[in-house]
Amino acid sequence: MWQNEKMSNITISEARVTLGSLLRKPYEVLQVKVYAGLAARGFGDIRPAHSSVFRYIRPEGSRVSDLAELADMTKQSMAYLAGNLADLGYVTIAPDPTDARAKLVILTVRGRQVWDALVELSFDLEGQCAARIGAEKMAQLRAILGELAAAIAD
Amino acid sequence: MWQNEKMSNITISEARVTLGSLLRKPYEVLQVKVYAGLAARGFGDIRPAHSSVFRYIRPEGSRVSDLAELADMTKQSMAYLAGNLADLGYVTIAPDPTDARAKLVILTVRGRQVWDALVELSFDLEGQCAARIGAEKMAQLRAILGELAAAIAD
DNA sequence: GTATTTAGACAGTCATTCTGTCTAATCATT
DNA sequence: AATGATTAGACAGAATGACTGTCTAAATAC
Repeated sequence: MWQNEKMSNITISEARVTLGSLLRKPYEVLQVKVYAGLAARGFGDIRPAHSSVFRYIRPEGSRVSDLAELADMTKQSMAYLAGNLADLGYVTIAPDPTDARAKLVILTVRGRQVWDALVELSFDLEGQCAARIGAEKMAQLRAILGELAAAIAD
Repeated sequence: MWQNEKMSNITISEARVTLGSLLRKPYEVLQVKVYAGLAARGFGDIRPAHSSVFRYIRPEGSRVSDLAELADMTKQSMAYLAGNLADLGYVTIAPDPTDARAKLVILTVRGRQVWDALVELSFDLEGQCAARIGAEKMAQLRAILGELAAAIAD
């Protein structure tokens, strides 16, 4: 027993590829390509974890607490990432003039270059995908994914 | 300067939501729901990292090396996960009769229950999504994501 | 003006990956 | 059959990225 036999309603070999896998695989490929592109542009010290900062940071600077909330992580974890990026020269951490408790995380010129590169890489990669599967399907994909995100966020 | 001003061709506020984000958001929601469902069924000690094992393990058992290759990680990392699952009682690690160097990771009955729960949770969650966005769109989404994965995997 | 909340720092922990090195077993080639 | 190369996995150590808990100082609410 055990080999390919039905242990429950579905055998392992019959298992259908999950929606999660279908979402995960292209996402992971894109992520690898984005960070490879960043490295190729001289930003090899930017790691995926830093994307939580670049994804949500505002042009005038953002507070650690706000970034943490947007990224759905603790303030401590976000402070670690921001401090890390500050050590690497991509952001500066300055006191918030409107609240003496708070500190603003602000992109340096080099940080802004990373931000621009991220936008460009994402745009180019999506273009490459669209070129292969067709612009119409890409538009459909975007539309459906948007609906899915809205539908699933209870 | 700096506030909402054009520092490059695109300002931060103009940035379009990336394809990566569109893929990531529903994936993360699904993942949270799957692991919450697993916890609700009494498997609260299964963590997302363990999915690399459950995703690729074969019914007759799989070698650490094979799992590592499928999951695209080092043998050491996979051995850590397998050892972890063995400690938790979800797999046993037995010598491979066909190769004295190798060891087989084999699901226990309880491990198989987790596997079944993962299949069921994925199925149910997809059904819930389909109920909200429509079965036709879900079918389109599956089809396009499959094409995308094939197109992007250089 | 006191009490509560908020922002962040500091310390410690844990999980998940990695590299590097090692042994033992297998495979390939002479 | 002996040798050399490869493969499977173990062990040790480290880095990363997240957590909890506790603390101070500042801001806000009553």
